[in-house]
Amino acid sequence: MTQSKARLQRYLDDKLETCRSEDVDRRLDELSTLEAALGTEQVATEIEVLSALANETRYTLVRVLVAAGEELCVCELNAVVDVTESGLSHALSQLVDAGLVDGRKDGRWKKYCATNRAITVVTVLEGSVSDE
Amino acid sequence: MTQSKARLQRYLDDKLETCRSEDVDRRLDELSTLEAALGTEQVATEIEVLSALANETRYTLVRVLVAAGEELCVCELNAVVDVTESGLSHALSQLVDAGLVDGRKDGRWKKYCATNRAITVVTVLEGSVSDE
DNA sequence: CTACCATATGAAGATACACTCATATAACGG
DNA sequence: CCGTTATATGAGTGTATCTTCATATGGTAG
Repeated sequence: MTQSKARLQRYLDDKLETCRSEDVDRRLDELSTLEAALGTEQVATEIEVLSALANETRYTLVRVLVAAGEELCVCELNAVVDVTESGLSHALSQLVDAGLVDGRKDGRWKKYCATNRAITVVTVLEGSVSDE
Repeated sequence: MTQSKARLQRYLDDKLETCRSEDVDRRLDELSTLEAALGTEQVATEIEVLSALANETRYTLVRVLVAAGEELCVCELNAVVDVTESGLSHALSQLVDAGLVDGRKDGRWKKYCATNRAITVVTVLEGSVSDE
């Protein structure tokens, strides 16, 4: 920590002509402001969303639900991923926790649909990856 | 697999009035079409992007770079995350691989900036999580 | 050159995750 | 009720992931 402060000082020395100790502290302040711009809690939620999507099984489920544009039964979703029914259930409940899908019971069947959050994120991600 | 096909048949039986074996096969086809809508390779890239972001250290780096709106030196980034220099370096190279940041050497310093992909994804994610 | 500094890379240990199996709950059908 | 079916939950296990230490590379200043 002290080490890296010295390095930052040398860097600012290099960049600005003259650099005082205050300049280093000011820069450290600016950086921590950038970091704190978003609340800790919101960042935690965002990482939960990203973690839920960062897995082939779960990402496939979300993509299919978004593409379907309607709710699908668990027994239908079972056909698109390659895990046991138990694994599918675990995957879906993690997606519910992350606010990416909603579940609804219908008699003995259970149906899931993509939330707006899922639609937005998946759409943007697909767009951002395809154009390059 | 045979098990779940039988279950799907019962489900469609329930939903439609009458359900023949062809209906089940047709539904399986529709589902696999939804799944295959995006190429395997693109999905792999998308999951790589999500995995790169789904980690507190790396997500913080990206958020700071996006918020900064300019390139930052490694020695500056070192001030915003709580890992060793080595860990920081690993994190940055994973972000480069995922196309989320670009690195540029400047004398003995190395500077990184957020890519458009990073800006888009982070912005949308923040928006989608904040409004609820 | 030589010594130092900034950053990157490889390997290794600790930790977290994604599965599966076993079991629980809840809804129907007889 | 009782068996069967649909889905969920908990525990356990193999594997991946994160972080660090040790070391490499490439730049700069004497």
